[in-house]
Amino acid sequence: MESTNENVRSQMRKGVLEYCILCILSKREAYASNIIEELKAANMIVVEGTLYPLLIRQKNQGLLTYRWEESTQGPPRKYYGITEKGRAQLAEMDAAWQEMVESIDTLKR
Amino acid sequence: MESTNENVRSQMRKGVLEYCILCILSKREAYASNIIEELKAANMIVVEGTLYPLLIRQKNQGLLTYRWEESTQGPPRKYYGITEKGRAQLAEMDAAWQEMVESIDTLKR
DNA sequence: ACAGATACTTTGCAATACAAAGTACTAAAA
DNA sequence: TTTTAGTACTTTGTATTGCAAAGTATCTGT
Repeated sequence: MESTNENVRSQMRKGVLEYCILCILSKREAYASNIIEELKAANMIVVEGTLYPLLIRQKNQGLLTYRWEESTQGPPRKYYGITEKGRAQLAEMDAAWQEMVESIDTLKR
Repeated sequence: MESTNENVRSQMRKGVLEYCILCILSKREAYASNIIEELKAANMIVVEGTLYPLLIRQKNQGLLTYRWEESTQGPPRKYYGITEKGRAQLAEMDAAWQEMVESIDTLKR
């Protein structure tokens, strides 16, 4: 019976990960490994197979852009940055997140 | 292009709804309409087609039980209540929720 | 009997997170 | 030069979820 614990957290992450990505990229450009590190530092574990498709989705929606940059330590990296549209979406998600936190608060009462 | 607004909220609800149900039922027994009312009062809109399958899932997992009760205003109602296992799961989810709130806080910094 | 209200159920769909396997590029070792 | 290890990115298949919409069942009042 593998950790229902992790399963609970995994389910809760749904729909919030997009928000996390925008939060991170709103502060600075980053490539996938940077993002995974930052998420890990915030206790929000994510694996490559989750992150890459997510970045591509957000890029296709016009929320992100990217540029290639050479690396001295391996293949070139895709550095992602947030667009104006992405910032608008982030504002929307900030509001949605706040509302949800308040909803749970209300229910806990 | 229909309200991306609602879509954002809908995605964020994923995985949190189960938590909400357990919160509500940890305080008192309730049948579906009660639960929907309470969710609506907390600004967390949910429709029947979402709630019923969810209650059935949680019952099958042993987190909930139910009993039929006659009504003076229509067909009998299924009153759901939380089980011991459900309370354990709720505690797990409380922790997971707290962690996620902290994670987002960290990322916002 | 029938109509309307209430309550519960089922079906089909789109979106998500993940594991796992695969592709591509670079630098250092053999 | 060829091979190996490391890094980075991509793709595929699966299970779970939330939802709209349509369907079934029960009760009450006319």
